[in-house]
Amino acid sequence: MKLDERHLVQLAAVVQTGSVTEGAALLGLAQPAVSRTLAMLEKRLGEPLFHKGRRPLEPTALGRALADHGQIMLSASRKASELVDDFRHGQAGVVRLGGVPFFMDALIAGMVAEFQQAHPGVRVDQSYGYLPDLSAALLADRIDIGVCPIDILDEGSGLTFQEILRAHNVIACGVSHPLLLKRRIIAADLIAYPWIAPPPGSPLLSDLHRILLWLGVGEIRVRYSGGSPLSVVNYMKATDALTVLPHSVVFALRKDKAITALPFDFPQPERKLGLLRLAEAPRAPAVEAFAAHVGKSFENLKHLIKRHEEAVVWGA
Amino acid sequence: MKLDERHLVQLAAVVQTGSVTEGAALLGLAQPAVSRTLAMLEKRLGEPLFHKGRRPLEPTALGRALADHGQIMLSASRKASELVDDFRHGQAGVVRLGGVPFFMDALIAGMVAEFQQAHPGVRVDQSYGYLPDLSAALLADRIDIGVCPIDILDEGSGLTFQEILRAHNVIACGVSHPLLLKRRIIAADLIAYPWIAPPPGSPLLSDLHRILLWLGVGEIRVRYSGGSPLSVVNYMKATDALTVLPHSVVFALRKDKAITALPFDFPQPERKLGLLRLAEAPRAPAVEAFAAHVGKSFENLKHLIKRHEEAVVWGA
DNA sequence: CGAGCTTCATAACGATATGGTATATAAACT
DNA sequence: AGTTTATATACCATATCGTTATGAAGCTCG
Repeated sequence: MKLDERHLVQLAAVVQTGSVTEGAALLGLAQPAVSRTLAMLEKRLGEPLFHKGRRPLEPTALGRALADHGQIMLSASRKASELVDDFRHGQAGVVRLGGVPFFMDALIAGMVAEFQQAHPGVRVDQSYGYLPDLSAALLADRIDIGVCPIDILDEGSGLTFQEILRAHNVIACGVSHPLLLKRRIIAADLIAYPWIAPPPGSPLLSDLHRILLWLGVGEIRVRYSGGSPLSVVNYMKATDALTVLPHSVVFALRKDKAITALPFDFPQPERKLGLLRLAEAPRAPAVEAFAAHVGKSFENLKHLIKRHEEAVVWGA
Repeated sequence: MKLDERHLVQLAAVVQTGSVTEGAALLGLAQPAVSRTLAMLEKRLGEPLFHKGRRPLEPTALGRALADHGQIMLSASRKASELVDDFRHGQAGVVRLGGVPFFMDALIAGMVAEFQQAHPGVRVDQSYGYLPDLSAALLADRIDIGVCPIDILDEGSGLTFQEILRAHNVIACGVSHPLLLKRRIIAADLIAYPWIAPPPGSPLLSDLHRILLWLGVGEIRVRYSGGSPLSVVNYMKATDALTVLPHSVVFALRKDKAITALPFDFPQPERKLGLLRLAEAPRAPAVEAFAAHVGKSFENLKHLIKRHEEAVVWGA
């Protein structure tokens, strides 16, 4: 005999509260509705659910047993409602994040931690990739947000871009690098030291090539490549190697006093760091909230970044 | 946001089977009904529950999470259905049994055990009492069945009586009692031995008084009283004490070879053993089934009891 | 890559169930 | 007994359900 789930929930509420009126109130229903449900249930079952004529309403064995199952449904229903509410406030769900390694590690990871203090129910799945991977992943619905620098976004790509920061690269080095002591750095100084090559496919690699072109120098000595961001930092700490990094990364790592940037200016690419997202997708609130958080965090950092830029890069 | 329990169950079925069609079949619904439910849920939530345009239907994070809760409800619902079915077949529930001690212990307890082999889900709550207690308990709905001997049932008491056995008392004694060796027992023999008094208020006590009246003897020596049935049996085993017992009790205990009955005939009360029940009560199937089982068991025993009666009491 | 099959979405409609308000009835309290 | 509270009933409006019919979208296989 199949029973309507809702009926069992109503029964559970009545048994729990010990009264039809209170049970109805608990569910936000009127008393007659619940009363009728019980009457109908008893009629269908052919068995009484309550001992009649006792005011402290007393369920029969069957009534109590069925109410137990109803109670399970009731609590599942309550949890489901909470889940939906949480989800709608971005308090539950998953944010699938993809991005270029240095930004993700130096800046985004910390922001994820901050974000989750306010949204503890949200899980973040992080993955790495450069623009082509990220846009493919977005279109295939493998990630919700791509964090990457971008030159120009094609119209009709189905993606939207939310700018976060103007890209600004620097020549990074360990904090005890000899060149930091020089009054004025010239191209020849730069090629005198070993270099760390940015990962193949990364914007930083093409940026590096453009810088070398601008400097008019030929080849540099690449002594290390392929390491993840933390490897690169640790390598720089221990050597006099140089590499190209986004300034914001150096900024984010300033507290560690492990790496810094050379006070050396060069033409910057017309590029912006930002969040890449699907244009026409239903956006989960958690994703919205995360994007908003990242945007706000960068907004708050903007003047600090600017000050650091001036202090470090131009030695102000 | 409150969600209809049934909708979540449908969602769970779809997620579980991986298809709207199969999910609908699982619940015995038509595919469009479920399809519409899902569409309505998504509209209400403002969030998709499934990633569109993938054939192995893939739920979103929210869809999966809600389906989990729905799954809980679904299984609770299934269990509730089973419970009801069991209950209707007398396979679940409680039988609250009250009765006079000797019958309950010697005969009914064994029948409860038999009954539960076929109805393992039924619990039996046993209590003791004599007719006044039992009818009060029945009317107050503290028990479902009273097992007791009864002379005449008042009309209008609201109770019904189902006869099981004609009452037949015997003088019980240990199997090695000296009187068993005598050819013919007379009144003087009976008062020569110590007696066990039946419990105050019991029919057996008034039966005993009537027997003494009939015998024309005055007082007997009461040496023991107040014991439960097992005490009485053990006492008789170890002494030459006599007492009045229903023959059926002696019959039920015949296998133990501890007690038996004296071949001594006396007038029997016009009384029947049977099941006392509320006349106008909705009867739980388990109670019905138990009453039927007891009736059948006694029916099966009837000829054995008769044979035993003839063999023991009249020494046939 | 297109034909064919399966599965899902939508529409329309009748039947039913549900929930509300108003009210009658029954139980409990004092 | 009278008052108060709780439960049952009556009736109406509406949401939902389940059905059939039909169109659209994916998957499969040659």
